[in-house]
Amino acid sequence: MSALSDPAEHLALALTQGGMQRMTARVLAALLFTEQDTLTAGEITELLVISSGSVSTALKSLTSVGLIEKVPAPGSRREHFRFREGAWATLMSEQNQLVRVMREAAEQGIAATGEDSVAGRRLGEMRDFYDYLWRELPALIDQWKAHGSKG
Amino acid sequence: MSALSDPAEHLALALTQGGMQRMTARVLAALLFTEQDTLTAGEITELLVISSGSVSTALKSLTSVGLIEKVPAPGSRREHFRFREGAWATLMSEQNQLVRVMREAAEQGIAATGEDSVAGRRLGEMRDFYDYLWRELPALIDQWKAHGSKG
DNA sequence: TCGAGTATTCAGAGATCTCTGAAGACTCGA
DNA sequence: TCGAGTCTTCAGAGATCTCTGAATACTCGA
Repeated sequence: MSALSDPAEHLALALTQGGMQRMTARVLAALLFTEQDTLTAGEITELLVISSGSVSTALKSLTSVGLIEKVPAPGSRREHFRFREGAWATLMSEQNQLVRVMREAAEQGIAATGEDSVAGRRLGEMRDFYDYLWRELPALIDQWKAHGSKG
Repeated sequence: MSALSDPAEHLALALTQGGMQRMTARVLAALLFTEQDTLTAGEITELLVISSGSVSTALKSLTSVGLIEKVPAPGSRREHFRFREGAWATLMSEQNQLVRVMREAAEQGIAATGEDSVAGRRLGEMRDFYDYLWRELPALIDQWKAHGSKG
């Protein structure tokens, strides 16, 4: 048992494009593509042929953003991890933080240039757009959560 | 005339977090914060204190994704550029390509694992989610475009 | 066609990021 | 308390990315 399948590596690559660390993305892909319910750090290390340090870092980061979770492992000293239910919505919400940052950057710019300057008007358009997204995107995600898993 | 203001640099940093090259982001910020209608490559070079090569590359890339545009410059041999109307919606659409990539990666995974395997079910959830976004996000942007600039 | 002004390209220096692997910390049963 | 098994940390090697600046190409009026 070793090496991720091609589709798994491909998925990892896609996650990478979204800004995720490469090894972190591969760890997530491993947890997605395994036929087991959970994987341990040791299993992942072996599967991906990467250092234990990388696995540790990746698991820590994925856990902290809520994409995976530790599973109580009766009768095992090793920690078991699994992909978390509803994680995709979580990932999306994470990325929406960028929308907030953009809106705030616009706000800050307007404060500096004044609402009625040339730049102020450009930044006003920006602020309005990100403000709109900031209000509408959470609603979109909630709607998804509401109707279960079928769109 | 030199150096971007702090709010402008801050905005550039935000763009960077969204995956934009640093110098490209600074060029875009310069075009956003200027009180002039347009800027030339030379002006930007001077303003940001960066090489002409960087400016050229940045302008090329920003133009190609539709965030800025060349403006016909009567009586000037230099090229004039300005931030493009509706550019934010364009930027958002660009980023939505990632949603498509994610959906396709899921699809590919399901094709490999089979719909009814453990992994297949996880990937099914993923596919459904990104499929949902892929259908809904363009609608959201269109709605924004429809009601002008006030949300 | 010429030449001044402007824009583009790209090799390579430098900055940055990522991963490894070994040292050390932690955990838990005995 | 001890020690085997497991996990975490982090300095530094190596890989990657970014920017510069000089050479080159382009453009346009005369």
